[in-house]
Amino acid sequence: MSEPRWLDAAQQRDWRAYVDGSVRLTEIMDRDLKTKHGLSVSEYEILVRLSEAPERRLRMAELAENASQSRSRLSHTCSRLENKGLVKRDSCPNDKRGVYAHLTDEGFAALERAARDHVETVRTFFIDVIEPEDLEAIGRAFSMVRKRVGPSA
Amino acid sequence: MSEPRWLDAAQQRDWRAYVDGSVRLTEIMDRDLKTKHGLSVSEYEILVRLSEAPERRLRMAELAENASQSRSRLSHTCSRLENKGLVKRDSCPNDKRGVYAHLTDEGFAALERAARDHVETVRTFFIDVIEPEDLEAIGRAFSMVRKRVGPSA
DNA sequence: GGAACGTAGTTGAGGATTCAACTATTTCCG
DNA sequence: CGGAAATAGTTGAATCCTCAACTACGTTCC
Repeated sequence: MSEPRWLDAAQQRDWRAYVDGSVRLTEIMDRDLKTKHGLSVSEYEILVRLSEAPERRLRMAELAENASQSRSRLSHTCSRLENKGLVKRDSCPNDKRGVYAHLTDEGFAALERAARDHVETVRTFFIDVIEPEDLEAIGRAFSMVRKRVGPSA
Repeated sequence: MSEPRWLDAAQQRDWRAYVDGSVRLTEIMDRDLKTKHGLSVSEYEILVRLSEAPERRLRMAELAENASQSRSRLSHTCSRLENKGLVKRDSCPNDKRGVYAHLTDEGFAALERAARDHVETVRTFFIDVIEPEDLEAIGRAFSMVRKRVGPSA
């Protein structure tokens, strides 16, 4: 086995800054949403995607893909959201295997409330501390990562 | 309650690219380490920090801070690592409340093996797909985030 | 038609993480 | 000194996530 291509000092510094920063950032996002609105980030993501879909509904598989979650995880999380009354599932007429998840009115209202606080947090800990051109670089970079990783949650 | 300062289109695009890309990236890292070496990313991080510490040992609190984990989580994870024989804990002479976690030889060997594959994955899905100047931007940006978030895991 | 294979989604068990409570020790300060 | 408050670390219960089955339906193709 040949010697691996180790990172140089600068690459290591930047990679670690990213890992460290992002872990702590998501932790804050999570705690913030959870204490103020009783939602985890993954639940929030699901509500967001549904709210943007036509008729506020999506097939489970598509929702899983959009929210970057495994289907299993989505099933579990959807069950919880359904118990809270924020989402409702019903079967799909065309494809009898299929299930539509759709946002309830209550779910939409909960999302609207949560989003107001969430965007403030995103600004405070992310957008507002980053130079605009660095933010663009992040967008570019993670789009490439996203592309490289490929589909399949 | 006043209208929140919503993100503009570009900010939203970049923020979402980051969230999406980073979620999928960590998922890959995790699966990769777990299938090839039976380690989760958080376990790996712990081994890394210990390996870099003087005498390959750290107090639990400091290790938690370095690895961006809560103390509770670190306790649990350390117990697992101890069962695997990769880490050993023993009490601190100066401060009787304190505990030192230190890397065993076996732990160091496991880390060396894992690191070879891990760096390859980091390159494949992150470093190598990002323009060098964008990588620097990421380093800058997340250092600021890190600073803004402050200490305490 | 129907066998083989692929896709949609759920479920349960086992693991990992969070949160709050708890013990033990140290520090602070009147 | 001595009691209040802070710090270090662990634990257990509840929650959440992952993984590997599993059911059910659709598609292909002979």
